[in-house]
Amino acid sequence: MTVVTRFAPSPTGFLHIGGARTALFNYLFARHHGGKYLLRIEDTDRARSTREAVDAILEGLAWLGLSGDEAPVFQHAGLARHAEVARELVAKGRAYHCYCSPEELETMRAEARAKGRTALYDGRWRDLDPSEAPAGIDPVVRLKTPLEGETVIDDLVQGRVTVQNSQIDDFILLRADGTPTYMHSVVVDDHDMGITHVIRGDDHLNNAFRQAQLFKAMDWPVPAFAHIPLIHGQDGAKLSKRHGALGVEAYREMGYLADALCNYLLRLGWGHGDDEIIPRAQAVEWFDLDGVGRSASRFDMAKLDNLNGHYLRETPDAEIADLISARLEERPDVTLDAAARQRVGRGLSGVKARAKTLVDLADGLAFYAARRPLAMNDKAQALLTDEARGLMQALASALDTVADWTEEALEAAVRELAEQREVKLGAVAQPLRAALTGSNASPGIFEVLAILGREEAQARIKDIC
RNA sequence: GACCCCUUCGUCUAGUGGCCUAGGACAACGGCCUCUCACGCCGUAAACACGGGUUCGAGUCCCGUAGGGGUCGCCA
Repeated sequence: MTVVTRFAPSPTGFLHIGGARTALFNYLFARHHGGKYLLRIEDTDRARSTREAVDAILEGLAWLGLSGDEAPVFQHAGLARHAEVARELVAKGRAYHCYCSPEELETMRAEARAKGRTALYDGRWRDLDPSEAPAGIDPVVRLKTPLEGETVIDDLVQGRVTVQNSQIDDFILLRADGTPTYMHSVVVDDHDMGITHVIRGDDHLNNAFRQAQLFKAMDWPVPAFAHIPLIHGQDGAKLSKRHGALGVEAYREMGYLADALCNYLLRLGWGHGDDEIIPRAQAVEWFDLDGVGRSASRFDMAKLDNLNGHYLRETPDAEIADLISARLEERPDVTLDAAARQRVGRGLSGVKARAKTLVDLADGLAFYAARRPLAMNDKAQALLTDEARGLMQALASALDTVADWTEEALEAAVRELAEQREVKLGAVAQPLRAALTGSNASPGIFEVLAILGREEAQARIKDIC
């Protein structure tokens, strides 16, 4: 049997972090087993679905490298087929019309709750004859689920889960307006698309029992289910916008790399021994559902940062340069002319080790392309004492005598000055750093000096004298 | 409330009855390196929710308790 998985988001908002992980697991599982990974947009709720959300989700997936193997299926397009299946069920006596009004159902639920029972539909129209139907009311179609016995799901993550059929009510297949509900569309589409493995968040675990009943009612094979635990926020509560439930594009904006985010998401709820750094190809080779844990996990930005720093260092400079030039150009203090661009390019590897995100990288690199005179941060300002300025004047003269403007020669010249003045290297290096970068923290100062070039470096030194 | 699920360091996890004196990673802390900040390296602290069983032996199996989560829509 060829494995077919699907990621099926509803387009009511951006692709959030939990959805991204669900997509990743579906993708990885399909790839690992040499199967297919499909996308389906669950837009049966036309009122809440938007074109913008569809675009945001598709773009987010593309960024993460998780686009489907085929064009996405839009559930809304299957309306006629969904209705047809429901009619077939009614014809077979496995579904029926229910004429309850929403108000009537509300009353029923309130009463059930008051008695301490689950607020399930009580099946009052299950055995009534259509001739008893009230006039002028459009009925919904409900599935006739078994009254006795139990439904068992052998979940690939959660294990064997059993629920009494008395806990499963006759849920709605078709609304009064004839449109299918999510519960119904999912089953029909999963069947029609040949889905063999349904991998989704465990908030759907309870739905699986209902859906299994619907598959059985149609005499369709029930796919394998794998309900993966949800992701919680840093405080253990449900993910909210405050801590992590942002769209993936927000992470992109914050300077995270797609590879890093995927690696992080992969390790959230899944493990392979002590392995932490797992590139895509390795993940495809290793991933399987038996490695997925059963408890919810918390989203931890600090670990994401660490992973991102790692991937940043692994990514070739040329690729990174493309990623940050737009960020650099947006800065008001920067002019990205050819010379500046070249300096940024040469300085890249030196700043990489200091950055966790592309934002950090752009910040750390900006001084190479900044216009003079440089803005000084407080600590840099504090380094520029009168004494330090005197040293810088002397240094400017000393640098005039350096024939080859190379890192080695510059280091020798600076060290020599420090020795002459009988001060520690830091006493010269720190004010120099302030003058050259406007900051108290930067890559090695000789590297900075070399990359800036004689003219620019001397000008920056003289600016502060 | 009913039903379902979960519970190993602060966090992500390894662990599938003896290999566990519970391992790794992030974070924290200390140190080395050093012109700063990082990177890197070395080290420290830190967990089997609780109570009963089963067993020669339990983090691992069973029951209960507590805590957490999810679901109970003509939403998905």
